[in-house]
Amino acid sequence: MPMGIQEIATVTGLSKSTVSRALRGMSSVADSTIDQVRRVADELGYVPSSAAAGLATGRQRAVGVVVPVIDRWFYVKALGGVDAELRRAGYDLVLYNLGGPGGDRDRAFRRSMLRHRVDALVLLSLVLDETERAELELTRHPMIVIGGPAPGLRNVGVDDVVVAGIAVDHLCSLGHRDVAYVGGQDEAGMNVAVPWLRRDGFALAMRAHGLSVREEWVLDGRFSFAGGVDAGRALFGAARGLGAGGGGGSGGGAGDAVRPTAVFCASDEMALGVVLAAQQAGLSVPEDVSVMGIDGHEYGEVVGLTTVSQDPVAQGRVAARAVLAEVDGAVAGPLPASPAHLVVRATTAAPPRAR
Amino acid sequence: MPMGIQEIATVTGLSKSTVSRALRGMSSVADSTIDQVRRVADELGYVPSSAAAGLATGRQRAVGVVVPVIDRWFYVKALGGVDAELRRAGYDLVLYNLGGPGGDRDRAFRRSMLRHRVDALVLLSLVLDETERAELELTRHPMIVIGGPAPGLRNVGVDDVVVAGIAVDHLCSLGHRDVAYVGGQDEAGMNVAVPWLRRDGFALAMRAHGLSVREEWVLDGRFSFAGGVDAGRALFGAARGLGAGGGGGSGGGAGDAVRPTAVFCASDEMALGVVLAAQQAGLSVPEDVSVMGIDGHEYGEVVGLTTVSQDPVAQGRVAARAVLAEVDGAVAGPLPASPAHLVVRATTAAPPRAR
DNA sequence: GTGAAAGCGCTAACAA
DNA sequence: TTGTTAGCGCTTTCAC
Repeated sequence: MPMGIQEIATVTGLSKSTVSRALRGMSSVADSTIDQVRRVADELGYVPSSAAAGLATGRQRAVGVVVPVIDRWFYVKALGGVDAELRRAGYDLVLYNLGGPGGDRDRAFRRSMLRHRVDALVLLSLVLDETERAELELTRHPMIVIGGPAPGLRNVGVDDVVVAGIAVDHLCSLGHRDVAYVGGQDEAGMNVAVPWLRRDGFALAMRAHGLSVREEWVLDGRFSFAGGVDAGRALFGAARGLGAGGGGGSGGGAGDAVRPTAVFCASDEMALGVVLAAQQAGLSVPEDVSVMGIDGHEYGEVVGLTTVSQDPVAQGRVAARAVLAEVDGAVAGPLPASPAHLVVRATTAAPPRAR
Repeated sequence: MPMGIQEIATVTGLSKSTVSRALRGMSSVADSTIDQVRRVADELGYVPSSAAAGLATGRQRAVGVVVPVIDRWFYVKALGGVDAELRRAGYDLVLYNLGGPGGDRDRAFRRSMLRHRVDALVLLSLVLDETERAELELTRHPMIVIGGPAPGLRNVGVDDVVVAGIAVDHLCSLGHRDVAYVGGQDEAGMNVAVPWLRRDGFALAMRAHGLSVREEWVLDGRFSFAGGVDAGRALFGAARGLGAGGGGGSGGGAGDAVRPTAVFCASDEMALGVVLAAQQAGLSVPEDVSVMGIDGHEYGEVVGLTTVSQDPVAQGRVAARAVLAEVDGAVAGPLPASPAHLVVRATTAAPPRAR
């Protein structure tokens, strides 16, 4: 009991083609016919088959989104943006999660993404190797990358070098000269360009300010909150407690060693971790040490974290619109860099006088 | 230049049917033939069409996951679990994001999910109304709900009443009698059962301990970090700073009014917010006030938050396996409640003596 | 172990 | 404005 367009053709006494046209509301069909067809379709509980439509048209009305891992703030937000735009356009979203280092990236590529199930691909922060690019090119689908330039592919995202520069400028304008950097490869271990670009931007900007980067102050925060805490501890010494409002200033710990007056983190999640570690080490932020991040994470807003904020949701929307346009035959022009701006809140201030 | 099974049939001199069989590795095909076909397919850069296969078989090898919103810890984790299991089985995942209150829930339902694009549906924490259920039933797809029982549908998830009870028991065993509750409807405003179940569980457990629930201590934390902060401020008084390690005890603020000795939050994200608010109000956790949550959020682990932890990833996997089995003709038996267990960390302790 | 033929449910010329 | 006729690319009886 398949229940297809045919049944409703029989019931209405129309032909399959007319029913098909009516269902899609094509203008060449009499309004009365459209109404009738729609009514009958409803009564019959007709459910269209995207597979059949896709086969016939060659269009699946779906786009694939490839993420290295899902449980990162940026990916979730960007995914939301892509989704919103696709829904507006009546497209479905097929999620391809490479699932981190254990995820068997190769198989994921071959097995599904190539199956003509989607009309276009949005890649989140992925740098593909030659083989992967070649395989994807096979499908001739429009493709775009969000976050981090990918050789040979269009991309939308902030200019990470510039963003890092904005952060360093802010810190320097406050008078900081001893600034540490917490970044590192994404924990998932996927091949992502962003971390490196931000580190380069940091080093570049520091140099531009006539400052040097101290090797021991460039730490790996694994782009996660926990990683940020670890990095902060390495910087400020061990934990002291819950970071609550407790006793006076001179807590113990290794924090007495020479330490930076500011820490620039390549993501807000890491910055949050560094703030926590600082507090746990008995340091006040920003009195003893300034901390800032990149992103515009909601938690940072609540906590008062200074950051260079970007809008991944908007980036997702832009990317989706771009590939959709390309699917519709538009030529693929380059996209402008997405905006990012300094948001000064409560975790940055001038460095302490007494050193 | 379509590049289909036909081309490779021509090249190999075999028939379409044999090629089809070979490509799927069916046992009725000579091994040598399989090898040959696979090789030629590779050389030709053959890409199968899931639409065509789907049309012919009636199976799309894809399952849909419906989420109220994506950017919540639980949904992201559960989605990851579902995805992992689907990938294992060679299924694709189609994401249907209802997109919160503004998301035009109805249209989203009709327009896409019903299109036979998927073989089954996993609903995250959604309570459907009659109409929605009826529409979905139309497709005759296996369906399952993760998180929160849904009338008429199978579900996987913790027993929220029990979970709340575990939390209350822990607090009471420490000697707390004045415990507040922070919960509330999910910010997204979707119709979700979990918040209510947890509140009921809280009230029930309190009563079981002979304690009463004070109306003014039942707050709405919107299931978010920011909401938790707001609730905490309502409980403890206004903010005082960054929550850093600063000065002595007697900060100002409304915190002098009578306040609970413990706060039970229906999610870790809210609990984190409450902890922050407490610290900002000059209170020490857990010396002045105990705080605990539900979930097992990574941030909570780092911060030392006591919680009743659950495993949404595992729940996602279970759900995926269940629908997949049903797709394969298994009978849909009820699933056992998912495990949850108390994790005592550093945010709960006996209530302060002096009141 | 392989081939021939008949669809799966829909869309798209081309006519009428 | 509507109907006719072919497919879209694959799977699947049923023969061989």
